[in-house]
Amino acid sequence: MLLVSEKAQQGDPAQEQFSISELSQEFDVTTRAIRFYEDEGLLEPHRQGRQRVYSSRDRVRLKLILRGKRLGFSLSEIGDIIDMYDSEPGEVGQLQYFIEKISVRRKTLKQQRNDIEVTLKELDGIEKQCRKSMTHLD
Amino acid sequence: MLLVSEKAQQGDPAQEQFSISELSQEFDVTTRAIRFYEDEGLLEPHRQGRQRVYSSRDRVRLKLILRGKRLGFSLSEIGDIIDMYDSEPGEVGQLQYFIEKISVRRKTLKQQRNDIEVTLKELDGIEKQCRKSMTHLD
DNA sequence: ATTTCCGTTTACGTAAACGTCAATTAAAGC
DNA sequence: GCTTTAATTGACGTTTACGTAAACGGAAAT
Repeated sequence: MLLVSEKAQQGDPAQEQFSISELSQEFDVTTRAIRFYEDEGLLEPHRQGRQRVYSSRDRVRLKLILRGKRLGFSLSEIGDIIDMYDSEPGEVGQLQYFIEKISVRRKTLKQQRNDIEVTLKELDGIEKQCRKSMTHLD
Repeated sequence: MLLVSEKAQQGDPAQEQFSISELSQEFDVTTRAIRFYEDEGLLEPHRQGRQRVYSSRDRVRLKLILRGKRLGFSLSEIGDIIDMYDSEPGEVGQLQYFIEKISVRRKTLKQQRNDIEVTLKELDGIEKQCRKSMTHLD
């Protein structure tokens, strides 16, 4: 169909436009999922006729979505997070509320980070036991 | 009903037996959820008649389940993880396979940790921008 | 011209992780 | 003995995050 990238190379840094299948391949996510994120209001690509055309800003948003998923957030939570990234600075009251939201998010992330540290240490212990058992049985 | 802890205090360190409601309250999770984890094979409390009695080992498992949830793992993944904790050292082949599983898990966790670090830094940046805007509008 | 790709829309299906009754049981307090 | 309270089982409902199939549109290749 050759709509977006007439001769664009893989990961061309200057590329500004992306088709849905390009993003799908680059990030290993189905087109169905990408369209679903749009339904949920997380993406709004331009249209060229009926077809979706993604800007590099859209691409960044998709990255953020996938990162959020890796951290176990729901799509609506991810929506909240992404909104933080490109919201216009409004009134002071809003900013205050906003900073509180950031603090809440930070708290969750730090809790997760702590959970990870604990788990990693436990895995170390388990692996050591494993290796011990192996030398005994060897 | 006074089945398990006739006079046990909140968080009694010597407590060895727990009722479902005690665990429910301590970890702020519904009894429905706890029973569901049992249906899924993540817990197997003893019975006193038809009622469930949880040992401190069960309680630890529940803790692990909830930690896994905070990290966004599915219950079946959590099952795999928990199995790592109290599996008997078997044959060398199994141990080898087991160590690979640990390595996979570690990889996921480190990816998550990295995602968290990046996100935390981004939040720092956003908050700074926020505070800047506030002083301007002040 | 027709087949072949993509891409789109619409719609129904599904797995996971519980929530929410309803009916029953059994122990506790009075 | 009766009532209240906690726990159990069973069944159906719900939300989230897509998968999957169907039917159609347009550009591209033969």
